[in-house]
Amino acid sequence: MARAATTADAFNAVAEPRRRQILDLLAEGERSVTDLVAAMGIVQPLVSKHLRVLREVGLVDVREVGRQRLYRLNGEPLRAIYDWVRAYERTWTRRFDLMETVIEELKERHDSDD
Amino acid sequence: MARAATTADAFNAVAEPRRRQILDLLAEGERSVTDLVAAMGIVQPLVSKHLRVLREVGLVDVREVGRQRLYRLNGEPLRAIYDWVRAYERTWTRRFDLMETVIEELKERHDSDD
DNA sequence: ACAATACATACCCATATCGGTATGCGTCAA
DNA sequence: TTGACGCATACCGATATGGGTATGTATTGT
Repeated sequence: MARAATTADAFNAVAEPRRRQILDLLAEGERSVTDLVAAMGIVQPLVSKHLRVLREVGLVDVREVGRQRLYRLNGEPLRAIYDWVRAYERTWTRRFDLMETVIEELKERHDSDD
Repeated sequence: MARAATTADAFNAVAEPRRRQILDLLAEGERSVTDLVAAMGIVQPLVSKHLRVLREVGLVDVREVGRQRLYRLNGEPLRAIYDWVRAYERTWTRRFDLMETVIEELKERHDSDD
């Protein structure tokens, strides 16, 4: 077995910087593949492949217009990530760090006796 | 080149379910490796490897006590993820979906004429 | 009908992943 | 001192990734 498939969930899909870039671009509005290719610095097949991953986890929707494919953002799957990280919010506040430090010092003062 | 290294940033580190599980366990407090091994269903070397990744992106800190390594959570690197996803918050609200739909309908009504 | 355009897909390559087993090393206990 | 324990690291294997090039397919324009 290798790493979990990137198509598995939003966490994996979003771990790739290029895919985050695509989502950021799409956040401004619907765009065609060629549009995205122009905006990013990579070749079209690569963009298409990243779009496929995003499609498979439901982060983007497609609409066919003539020979164009217009991609649109669907942020809903990001909610899972948001909910998970949000639980850690208190963790990176200054207050939390200080509290931890104090606890730590108390613990060490308790364990050792010089 | 293959996929971006998992040690590259918090996004990659957290894409792995097992590593999220470790963080969740550590959120309850400091734990030794053996402790984590017992709590998760995998062998010790695997836990150690995941811990290494988490260490390298700064998501955990270690403390040596005798022959034990006590790991502690450091949520700070999660902040980057939080900030990124949070920008999309409006995206998965009901209101945003409705708004998009309306815009979409207006656009189609404007383009075609049946 | 034919060429051009817009994408998706098929391959190929190099790499790094996760899982597991074997091993090394420092610390503690007898 | 010797053995057990706690953990990290070295390997190995299978797999899937991201990058790229070549190619196929549908739609549009001439």
